[in-house]
Amino acid sequence: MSSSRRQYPFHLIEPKWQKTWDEQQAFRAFNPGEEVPASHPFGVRHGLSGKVAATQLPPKYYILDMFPYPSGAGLHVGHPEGYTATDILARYRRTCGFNVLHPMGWDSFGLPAEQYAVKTGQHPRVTTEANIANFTRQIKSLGFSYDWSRELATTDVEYFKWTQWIFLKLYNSYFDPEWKKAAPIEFLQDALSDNPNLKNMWESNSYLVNTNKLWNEAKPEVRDEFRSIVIERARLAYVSEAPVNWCPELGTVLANEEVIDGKSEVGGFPVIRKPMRQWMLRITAYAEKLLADLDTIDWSDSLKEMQRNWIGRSEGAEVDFKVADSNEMIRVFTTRPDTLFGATYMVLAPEHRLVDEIVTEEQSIAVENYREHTARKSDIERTELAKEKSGVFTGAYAINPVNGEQIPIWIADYVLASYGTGAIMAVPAHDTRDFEFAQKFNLPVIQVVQPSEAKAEWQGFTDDGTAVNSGFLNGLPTTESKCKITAWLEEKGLGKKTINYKLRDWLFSRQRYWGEPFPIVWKKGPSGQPPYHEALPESSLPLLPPTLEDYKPTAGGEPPLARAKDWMNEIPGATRETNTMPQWAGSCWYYLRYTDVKNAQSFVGKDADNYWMASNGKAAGVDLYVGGTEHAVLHLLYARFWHKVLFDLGYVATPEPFYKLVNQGLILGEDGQKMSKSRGNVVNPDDVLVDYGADAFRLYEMFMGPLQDTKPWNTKGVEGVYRFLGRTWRLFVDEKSETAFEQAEALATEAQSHRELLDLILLDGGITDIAATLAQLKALHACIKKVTEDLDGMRFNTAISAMMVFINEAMTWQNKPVTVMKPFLQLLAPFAPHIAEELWARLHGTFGQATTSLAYAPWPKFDAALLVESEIEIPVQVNGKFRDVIKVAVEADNATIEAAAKAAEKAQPFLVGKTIKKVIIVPKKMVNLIAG
RNA sequence: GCGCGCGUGGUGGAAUGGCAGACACGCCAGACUUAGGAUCUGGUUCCGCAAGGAUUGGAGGUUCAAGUCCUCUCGCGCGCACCA
Repeated sequence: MSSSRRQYPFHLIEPKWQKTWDEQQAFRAFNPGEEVPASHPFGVRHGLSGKVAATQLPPKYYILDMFPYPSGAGLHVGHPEGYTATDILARYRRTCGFNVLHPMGWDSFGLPAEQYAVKTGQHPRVTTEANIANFTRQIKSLGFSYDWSRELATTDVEYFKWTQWIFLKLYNSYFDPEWKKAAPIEFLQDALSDNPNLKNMWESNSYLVNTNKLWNEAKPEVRDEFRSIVIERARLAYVSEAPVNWCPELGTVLANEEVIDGKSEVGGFPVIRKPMRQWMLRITAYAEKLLADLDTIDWSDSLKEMQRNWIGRSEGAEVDFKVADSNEMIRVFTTRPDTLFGATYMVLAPEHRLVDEIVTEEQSIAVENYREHTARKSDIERTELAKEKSGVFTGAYAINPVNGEQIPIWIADYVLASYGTGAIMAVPAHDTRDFEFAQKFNLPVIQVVQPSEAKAEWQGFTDDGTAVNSGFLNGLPTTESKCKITAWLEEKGLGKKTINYKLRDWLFSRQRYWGEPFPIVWKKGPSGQPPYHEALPESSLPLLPPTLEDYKPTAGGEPPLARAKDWMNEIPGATRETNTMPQWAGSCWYYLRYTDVKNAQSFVGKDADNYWMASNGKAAGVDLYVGGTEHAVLHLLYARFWHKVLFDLGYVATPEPFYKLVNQGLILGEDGQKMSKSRGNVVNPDDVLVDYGADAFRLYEMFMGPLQDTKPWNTKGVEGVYRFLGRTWRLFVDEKSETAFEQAEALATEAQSHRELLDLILLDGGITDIAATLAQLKALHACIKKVTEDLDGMRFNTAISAMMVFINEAMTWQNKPVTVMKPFLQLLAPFAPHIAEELWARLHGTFGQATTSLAYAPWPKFDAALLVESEIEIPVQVNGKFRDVIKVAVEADNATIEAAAKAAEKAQPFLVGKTIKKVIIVPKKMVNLIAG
């Protein structure tokens, strides 16, 4: 392809306009309080110059891409899909008069750069900077209208300083159960002190008042311990010793969300459970809000569903079972308290703390073996063996509180320690898992629910029905019997209604070098006491990672930061935390920083936040966020969580960060397979750009199909839109001058400027300022209407098709009125901005008007009156089948239409010998003659 | 297994319940041409010379009218997966 003649000189046009935009800072977005230069096209459009207040600025539109991890491999064609869509909309909104914020940056902490450092010793920062430079070059070559003055990288010191600052806010906050929001930990500390001095702030809060009461009642010698336990259990960032997902291959722990089928999401390496001291974030405190607020935002149903599933709310009851011949109680969680009469045994998770207490002498060896066996099993093995149930009897019995019957207590790994209470009552008749287990171990099965269809099998019936064999519940439908039994349990003090979530707290520390260090130190406790952690003051930020020679974990399995002894022990009497934050930390709030990227006093200024993020009509936060589905539960849940904490603490103005979110679909290789290096089907944008240019590339990415769909790449398809741009070009320029240009270019010296060469190309003589014909105006206005509506609905493919229709028609015109051709360029501009700017400049050059900036020229409006036809075609059906088309005046009444339809030539053969019984007329749409 | 989404020409895809297949790729024919892998013109769902008939994964249903709405079914994709 590169050997054949170019359709038009995109290789000169594209760099020319990219340079012009850069020099003009054409896409600078202005914050309230900023100076707008009088010459800036945004200022010209809105009549603004000098320092502008928020009230003077036009309405904002914040349109955001998920920022990329700058990998060594560079951009692939999947990245620019979303970026092109957002760029088109950003450019469109600018012409509509919005103050558009459209930024780009880098999610630049991350494992690959660190792994490269381990191998080569090159500092990750060096690798990262080189990759960013390459990504920047590639992205800029596509002509996106980003405001590069707001570029940020999560690895910038000035950025991660504030990531660390937000961590301190999390550390120094707790979730107040009464206020139902995060609050400064000072309130809790105050309530846990002898002389509270913030009491007026919390005396109406029953949780804090109660905490204070407990403090006053506690014996003085236990007060210190009491205080630290209460506070550590409340902080939003806390330390846990629980078993974690340890990935030996990656040398780090992973969050639950990063583990898929027992393997690491990155690399697919085995993950094992291992108890370790880790930092956690209390995202579970926000489970309810994260769930409820999904209803307030405009995301796809499937994405919301994924978040709902991940949060996994389930309503049920906790029930206490007394252990026979013991004072112990076992608490279970069940969503089906109505089946309590059918509980024939009980199962504890192998890790349950009561196992040791209740196990009998005879069973102790079997139980111990089983526990060891499960502990050794990796998560993969646990999943793979899921089909076959296993377990061991403890020898102990529990008493069913409703009927006093003794039921055996088992342990089995199908009960998870980390969900609910880590114990269940087993109702094999109406739970698939319990049923399998009961079959295998010959445990009794008692029916307590009758399916509504009499013939249905009750064994293994898990739906709602009617209670049977259930004493005072008999005859009640499931919903009612749930209520009745729950009330009964509450009355007797044996249980209560409970809501459980699958969502677990977020494991927030990693044993890595290339991440944000925690602003935390550890201090020795008083003799005999364990070490305790302490936050560094905000004034100590940023906390930089130390310089290392070797980036591997230590031989003793300590994180790489532990190699820097001086750094670790820099503060007298304290040791630094050597874990770092996960990559998700930086991406949790970058969208906020974009709004005020240079602010040195605050992570984001109030004015900037109020202007860019505050509600704009219904919309709150980012107006449009586009990115891949791979972030459906990780980034998007974490970012919502941080945002809500910052909102609760009063640092941001909105409760949700992203009002509207769209997932772009995957682009597959030409073979219809997922693009991958190993398949050799990866398409590199650089190559496409050399052959067809950025405008064709952008156009093709959008023309392939709906943005949200998965679709295969097809280079032939690029040629199609490329030809369309060629036709557009030829419609505007003089052919002879183009030939002259080509000859001159072939002989051109290096010194000859591209601009000079391009100036050889002249505007086509057919473009004149004569009045447009009605047909020409119709073609234009139909195109304006379609493109405008499709842009509003993000239907880029059909918008492009409408422009193709226009060009195909315009090619038949002898005279091309400038009043028609100019607005067309405005429609084309968001999609193919370089060629549109070039032709726009030529039009203005020839017709002697001052060149206004295309990027800010007001979007053309369509005139509906022009689209009204005086005569319309109406399809005629006979008995529902299409037979002919009639032409009638648009204002024709039904009688006229009916007469014309009955006379329609091609309908006659189907009407012969029949009487017309009924005529259905849908005005302006169709006629249906019912004959028989 | 559960949840969500999708099935339309050789291909990517268009169609507020109202002429299925816009637009583009590919293919076929023609024009210009020393040449065409440039450009332009015409054709292109299938069967049929035609009139006409069939046709939106399959089977039913609602409706004057169904790709579109409902039920069942098959196939594909995505997500979750022992969460009690």
